[in-house]
Amino acid sequence: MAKDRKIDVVILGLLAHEDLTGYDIKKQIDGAISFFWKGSFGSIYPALSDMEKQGLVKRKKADATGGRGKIIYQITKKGKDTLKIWLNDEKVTNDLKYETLLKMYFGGSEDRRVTIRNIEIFEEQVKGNLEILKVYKENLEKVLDYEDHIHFYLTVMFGIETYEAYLRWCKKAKKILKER
Amino acid sequence: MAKDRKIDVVILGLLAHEDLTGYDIKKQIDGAISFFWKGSFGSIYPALSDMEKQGLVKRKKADATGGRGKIIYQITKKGKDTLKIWLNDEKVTNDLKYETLLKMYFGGSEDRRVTIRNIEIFEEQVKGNLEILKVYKENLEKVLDYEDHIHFYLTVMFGIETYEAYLRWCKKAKKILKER
DNA sequence: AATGATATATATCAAAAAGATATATTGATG
DNA sequence: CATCAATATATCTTTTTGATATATATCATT
Repeated sequence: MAKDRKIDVVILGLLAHEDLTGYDIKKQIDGAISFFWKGSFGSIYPALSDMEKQGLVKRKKADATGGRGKIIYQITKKGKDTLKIWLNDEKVTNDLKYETLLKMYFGGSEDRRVTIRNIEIFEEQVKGNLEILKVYKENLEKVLDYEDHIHFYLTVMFGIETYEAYLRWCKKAKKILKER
Repeated sequence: MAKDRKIDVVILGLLAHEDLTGYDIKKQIDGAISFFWKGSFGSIYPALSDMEKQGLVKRKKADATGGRGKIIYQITKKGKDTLKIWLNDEKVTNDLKYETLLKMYFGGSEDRRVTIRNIEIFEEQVKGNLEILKVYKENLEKVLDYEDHIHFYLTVMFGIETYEAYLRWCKKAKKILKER
């Protein structure tokens, strides 16, 4: 059984779909799920070693290609069971830390231009992410029967909905700050 | 100078407004800023001790009232300077970890009712938070000249905008999942 | 063929933060 | 006056981050 380590279920969830190296796992975290999750190498590699000992994952024969001594991991039966328990558990924690908002709450910079600039930086990041999500959405909708992709589609829709809300807020906030 | 510890600027930002105990700081984090920030006692108390040594905060004479040996902290000149540097710095990190979305991405439960139930739990939490924010908003708007409260008003608007987006998503997601 | 830049890949460490628990006091309620 | 909830500090373990070290593979350019 996995401990209270969130990275474990992230790894198991990704491995349930395909075999991956630690590096691959990091790429996936920084990719399609980056707008609602994050994780570092410093948590991934120790978790993989530990989960191997626990029998939640196992090593596949290494390929000849790729970088230094590639280790491809595979989920085990025990790992699948652990993942299933977590998926069926109602308990979740949704954490967020928005430094942009924290600075805003503390009154922003004394120089209002700096405060507005910070909103603009946030706005640009959001716009960039939103474009990527819209491409995902279009591709998913091209597949007429997206039954297989429905859960991915729903997370993409979540991202689009929230990012559009952020952009509306940026516009309003800039307007209010500039009017004064 | 504060290290790379984010809790430091949270504490300094709160103390810049009023003198507080460690417990008060925790209450504030769990209150008005909880929808975009979080922090635990395990980070607050050690940070306060350390920041006192660094001269960023200092102890006020303890009151007779309150719980066990109350320690009221006050921000120092050095603390205010540190806060100002952070507020003027463009660099920010905006992190989030949505376990609700993570479960969704991994296909949710095999039992679709559990998946829908998880969305409903999320929806209820959001609705509760949204109500609180709307009360904040109304009170802020009653003050005709909210110049003094403009930054707080903007964070409240951010919360309302995003929570309404979440609720729209919950509605859509439930509809899509129920149709299949 | 050599060079150098970039991507792939694992590993580890210190610092930061979360989450849990222990301890003790005050104030309200029945 | 007993007891329960809220107030309050402190500390410990576990988890995570963020940074750095190491090494190979791949690709474009010279």
